[in-house]
Amino acid sequence: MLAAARLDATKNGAFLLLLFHFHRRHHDARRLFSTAVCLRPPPFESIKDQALLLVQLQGHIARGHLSRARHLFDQIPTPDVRAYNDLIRAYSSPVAAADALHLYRRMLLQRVAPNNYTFPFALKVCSALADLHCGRAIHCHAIHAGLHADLFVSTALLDMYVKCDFLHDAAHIFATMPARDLVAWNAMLAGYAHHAMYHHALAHLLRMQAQARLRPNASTLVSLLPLLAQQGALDQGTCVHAYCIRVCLDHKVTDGVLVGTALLDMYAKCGSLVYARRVFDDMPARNEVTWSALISGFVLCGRMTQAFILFKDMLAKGLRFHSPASVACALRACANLDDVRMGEQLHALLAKSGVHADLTAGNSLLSMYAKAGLIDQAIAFFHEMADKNNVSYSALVSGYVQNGRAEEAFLVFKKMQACNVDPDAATMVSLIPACSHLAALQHGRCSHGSVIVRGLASETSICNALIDMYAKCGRIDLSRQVFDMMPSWDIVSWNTMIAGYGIHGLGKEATTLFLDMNNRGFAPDGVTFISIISSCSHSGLVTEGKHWFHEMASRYGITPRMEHYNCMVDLLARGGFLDEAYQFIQSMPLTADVRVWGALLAACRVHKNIDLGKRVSRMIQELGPEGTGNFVLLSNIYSAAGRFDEAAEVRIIQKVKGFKKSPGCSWIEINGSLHAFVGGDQRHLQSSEIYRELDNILLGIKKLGYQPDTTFVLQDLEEEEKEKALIYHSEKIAIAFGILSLSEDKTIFVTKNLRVCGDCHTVIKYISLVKRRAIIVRDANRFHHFKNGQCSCRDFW
DNA sequence: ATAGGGTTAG
Repeated sequence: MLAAARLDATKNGAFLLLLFHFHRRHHDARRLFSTAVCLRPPPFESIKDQALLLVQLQGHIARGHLSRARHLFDQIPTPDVRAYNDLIRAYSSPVAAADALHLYRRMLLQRVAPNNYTFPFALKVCSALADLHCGRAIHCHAIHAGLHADLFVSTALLDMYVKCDFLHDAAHIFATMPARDLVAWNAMLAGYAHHAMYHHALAHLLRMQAQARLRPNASTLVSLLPLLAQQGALDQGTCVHAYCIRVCLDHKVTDGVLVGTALLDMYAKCGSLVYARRVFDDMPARNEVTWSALISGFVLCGRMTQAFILFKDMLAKGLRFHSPASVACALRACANLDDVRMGEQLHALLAKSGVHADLTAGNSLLSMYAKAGLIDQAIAFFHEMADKNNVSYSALVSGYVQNGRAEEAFLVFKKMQACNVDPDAATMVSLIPACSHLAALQHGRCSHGSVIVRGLASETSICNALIDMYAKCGRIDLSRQVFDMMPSWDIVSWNTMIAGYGIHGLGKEATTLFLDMNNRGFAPDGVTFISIISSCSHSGLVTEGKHWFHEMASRYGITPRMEHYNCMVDLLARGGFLDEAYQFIQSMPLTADVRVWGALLAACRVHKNIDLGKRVSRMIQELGPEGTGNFVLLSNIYSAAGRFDEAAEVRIIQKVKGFKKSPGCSWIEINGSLHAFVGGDQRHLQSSEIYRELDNILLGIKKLGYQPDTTFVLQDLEEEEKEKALIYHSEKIAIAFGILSLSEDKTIFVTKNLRVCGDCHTVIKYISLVKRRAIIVRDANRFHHFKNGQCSCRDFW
């Protein structure tokens, strides 16, 4: 009979099913039922059996065929609550979240009442979308249905409020829940942890164990550890690690990877890379996230070489970056490693895998190009980006500044505001250095005002940028004011303030501040010593500089890097101790690089020590005079010695190798607008007036005994021609313009991108005397204050 | 669990 039934299943299946049912032959009924599932079209038309459709629906969902499931669902004439629940549940992944909510709405329209299974799934969707509006509506429905106190429903509500950042409501639900399981406790903890509410989180954790007698599981710790990492709570983190080992939390592989990754991230963020590495090595399994976390840790601690090795190891193991977050990690590593080629490969990967549109990864990419000096590529990418946010704009602003195009940074900032994108602290921290570069005090003051209005004026990083800005705009007094008013300092604050004194030639003040720093228990770092030694160097405090160099290693345990040797050579050479500087270089434990030799070469040029200059230039030629500066110096030395053929030769090599000399340029800010000049510039609207003024001045000071020092002219010209080339150096033009534009009591403040030459230095001294004006010139190196024919510097450089 | 932009020195 069964065989006959099976043969005939398509026609009389419904009849037979009922027959089996009445004869209590459940087994046969079920077998027939399952055969029927495979048949198409659905044979039980006479019954219109929804149960059968439901089974098919579940089959499609289980196999992940969502579109087939949807198709089937739409054929059900009156889907019941179970059908809705099944499909909503299937849709509850973030990708299909919108469909799920749509279905939930349709369910209500069809007057199908949601039940205790519906609400948690629908709420999960709201959590994923952080859709508070929908979440609240569903909360009302749950209350209406009398289900809001159900354990699963209320836990889902709690989670929804947490994910929507409505912690207050979440806490209220938690407090009024009739019963709470570990999931609920964990959800609440995640909320506290996510909002960096350290004390709340810890109290909650203790209550969970004491009152509810619940023991932390993997997801408890996965919430807790990032909080400890952020707080730098290494000791508590270590306790958590011990707990993990005690309760064998790594037994389940998935838990092991999650907890292990969180642990190693905690160690790395607390600066304990050895332990981070040990956790990593002991993990039974690792994934993309684990590797990203470790690489980020090394990058964070500035251990670039090891970060690079890890990066290569990961790729060699066949692992690749896929998720936007880990691509962002990898790109950040590339930016810090200066590995543009790897960055470009990741760019290609992004474009191929469709992660391209991800804002986070896109912003990292933008910043990577900017940091690598490929500003044009950064700009191009910025324009390609489908959506941009304030991070994208900030990255571009800082990209322009880092690549010496500060004026354009202001344009981007303007455009950003025109597009109604709100600048935040990081944007302002990117923008303020643009004012520092340009020495544009008015712009800087505006930015300061803007920062105050935005309520950001007491943020440490903002204040640091302001200190630097005022120092570089010639107002070291305002720098100190900002410094004194800060609520708290970090190492950058101290370093910036010390360096500020340095460029103003205030070595004594720099030293005093350094001692203050020590007294207040701030440990100096490598940068502090670069600042302090170079401030000694600018103030001619050779003995003090040497003293701090020795203290650095012996007392503070900081191993000198190439930068420190560079500073020392500069200190000695500037002070005129050329031979000592030469010996110092030869006694260095590191092989001196081009920059170190360059510092000595610059001193040879100024002190006109041609013999040593020749020896040093030979060294530089062997090393390859990287960058433009040393080519210029080298050729200047030859020029000064009257060996113009060799000077020209150096220039030719420079040109062939593609190093362009950046033209000397000076600028001055008058009433908030910048006026820039290059040597011999006649493009300014008031050009003829400016040159008339300048010629008058020069005529006057020649009567007082000024003689042009033509050794500062680089080309092989006749004396008269040389004089002309000198006369029209850009700083002289800018000063003449300043005299014309500013009333007599105002200080003239000119900024130059290169160093001021010796001849200009002399001329400016005379001008300050004849015109009775205070003149400040900021060049590539430091400040020169001119008054009554004197300069604050001992010598011109 | 990893997660985007920013401040200092040369």
